[in-house]
Amino acid sequence: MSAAENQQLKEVLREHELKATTQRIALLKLLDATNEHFDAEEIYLELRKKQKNVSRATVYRSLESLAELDLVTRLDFGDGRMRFERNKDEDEHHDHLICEECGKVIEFFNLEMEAQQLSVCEENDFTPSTHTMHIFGTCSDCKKTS
Amino acid sequence: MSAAENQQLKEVLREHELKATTQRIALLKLLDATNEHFDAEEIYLELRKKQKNVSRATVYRSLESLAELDLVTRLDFGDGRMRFERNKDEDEHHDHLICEECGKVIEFFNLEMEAQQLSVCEENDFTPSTHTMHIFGTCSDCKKTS
DNA sequence: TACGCAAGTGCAAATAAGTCTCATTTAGAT
DNA sequence: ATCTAAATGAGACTTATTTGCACTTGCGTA
Ligand SMILES: [Mn+2]
Ligand SMILES: [Mn+2]
Ligand SMILES: [Zn+2]
Ligand SMILES: [Zn+2]
Repeated sequence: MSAAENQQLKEVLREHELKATTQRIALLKLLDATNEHFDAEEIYLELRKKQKNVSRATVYRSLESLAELDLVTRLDFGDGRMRFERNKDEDEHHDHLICEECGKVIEFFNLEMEAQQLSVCEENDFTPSTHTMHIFGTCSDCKKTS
Repeated sequence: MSAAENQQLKEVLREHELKATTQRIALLKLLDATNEHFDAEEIYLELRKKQKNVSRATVYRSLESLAELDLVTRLDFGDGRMRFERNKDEDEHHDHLICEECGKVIEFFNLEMEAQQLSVCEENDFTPSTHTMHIFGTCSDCKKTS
């Protein structure tokens, strides 16, 4: 299974004209396997834990390449470091609710909101490429606690 | 007029229990007078230009205090530095379109979008405090050019 | 399968935004 | 005019990310 998965990831990389290095494969595998929104340092430490040879520089460089090719998405939750999530091609674009107390991230998709975005862009003769829709606040768990 | 304006800004600061220092007054005056979305360094340089005595540390510290009191809003356009705009109390909350080519910022407010945000929060039993709704893309001017 | 070399990597030094320490100044109360 | 807590300036420090460069390694080719 790991062999097959590796092979599949190699192909993904090659399709996008990136050399299928062990580091990139390990990184993609990690992001594929999680629902977290990791930052670069967390990714670096996770890969290290698994006896992988990687440097921070390579983590940053790989994430940049992968983001350019839309294989991962770069997220900015406003806390001073970028986070990353894999773009699993099956699923759609989504936005985020972020709990300011515990850091939990809830994903959502709201068609009406997306439609309104397009209409705002039209009104302003603006051609959108991406957007950021992050709602910060307190999640249900943290509400109970406080 | 500058005297009257100074006096008014002093009162604003005192109402919020902040000492009305020359630095804070100058900073507020600067933000009041512009529609730009300046970052800390730009604010620092602008104040310096006007022969004001300010340090970067004070700019950062003042912006922090003012943001806490909702006199200014801190904006993160995802380019690695925070930007700030004055909360002119007359006007409402607004969101932003950001041109990735020329940096132009267009402000907008869409009631339906705001309503959808609340409904998403309700669905997830999430209590919102703030949000980020930034649409990146190409403005009409830059479309013509390219 | 062996070879060649551009692409990729590791390390450490360099940036860059923002924060902090501490000695000095100042707003505003008395 | 005096006093003191709050604010400031200068520069050292922190943290996330980038970069230069010598050293690998993937992978197309012979
Ligand atoms: Mn997500
Ligand atoms: Mn604005
Ligand atoms: Zn929470
Ligand atoms: Zn533009």
